Amino acid sequence: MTFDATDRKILMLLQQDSTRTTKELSLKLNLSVTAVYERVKKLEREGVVDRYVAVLNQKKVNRAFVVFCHLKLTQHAKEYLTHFEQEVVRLDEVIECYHVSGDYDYILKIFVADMEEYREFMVTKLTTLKHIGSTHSTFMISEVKNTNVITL
Amino acid sequence: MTFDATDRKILMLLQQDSTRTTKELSLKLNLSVTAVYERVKKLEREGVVDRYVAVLNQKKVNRAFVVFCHLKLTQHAKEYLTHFEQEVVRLDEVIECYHVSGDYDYILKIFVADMEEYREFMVTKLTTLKHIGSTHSTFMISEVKNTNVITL
DNA sequence: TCTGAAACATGCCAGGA
DNA sequence: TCCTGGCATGTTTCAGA
Repeated sequence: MTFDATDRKILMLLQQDSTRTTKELSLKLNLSVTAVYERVKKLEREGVVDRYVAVLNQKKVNRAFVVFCHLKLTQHAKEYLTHFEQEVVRLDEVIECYHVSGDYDYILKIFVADMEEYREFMVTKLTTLKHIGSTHSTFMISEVKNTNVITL
Repeated sequence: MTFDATDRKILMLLQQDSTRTTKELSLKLNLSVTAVYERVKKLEREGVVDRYVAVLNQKKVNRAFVVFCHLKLTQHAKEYLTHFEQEVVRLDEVIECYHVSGDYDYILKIFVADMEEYREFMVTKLTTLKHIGSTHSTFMISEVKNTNVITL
């Protein structure tokens, strides 16, 4: 799929702030409201824009303790992978989970309130899953960059 | 900061889909439009809702090759850290960067088109930064879970 | 794919319980 | 904190180029 300069600008602007109105975009782009409207609808229809979401402030909702958990399974039969994946998606604390190459099988990004809550999560939720070989937790010290915008 | 059940529901619904109108929310919550409107505005004013954004489909914009890069600096003097952090935020391919505990100093999440583009990124951008000790790249095989919603 | 206009829905504010 | 009502604004559709 290919985009012209106008589409790229629209996508940049909406990735930064999706509350911008069609009118606002039309002014920035020197186009009519309808022209912008139809481009945006097209991008939505084609699935280039997947969804619009509200991003919460992690501190304000008390989930600023971020942990990266590298995890290995005991075996790699397909049923083991599938079972683990089915279970892990159901854990609310797990914001992201990727099957990856290398020494570990999965990388998880976990949001909790503090170390105590993380301990609780590990003991009562994560390590109760079947076929978990080993885990290695890496704690976030500070967030250097965390954006949702993909520059086109 | 503490939230009642209504606030939590509003935050859940807007995290999933921020195009929901106040009217739509009011129906789901059995409240008047204005009551919902004022709660949402309060959550925005207090900074609980940080921002509203468009989420793009990585495949459709040709950035579905995801790499986690674990990175160590040669030294840990404050000026070295600061310099690295200032530079890394300017790299468009780096979507997230965290200063972390453990064997490595930083974990980066990188979006590119393919391996070739990743190689190009490493050679011409990342490893040209000063004070980089070592890097270790982990490639995403599949995305098991990737959500923005924080369950309250 | 664009412009301009008209119809419709929602956002947003006032006044009050 | 909630409600009802109303005006301003933006969204959406349509005709025409």
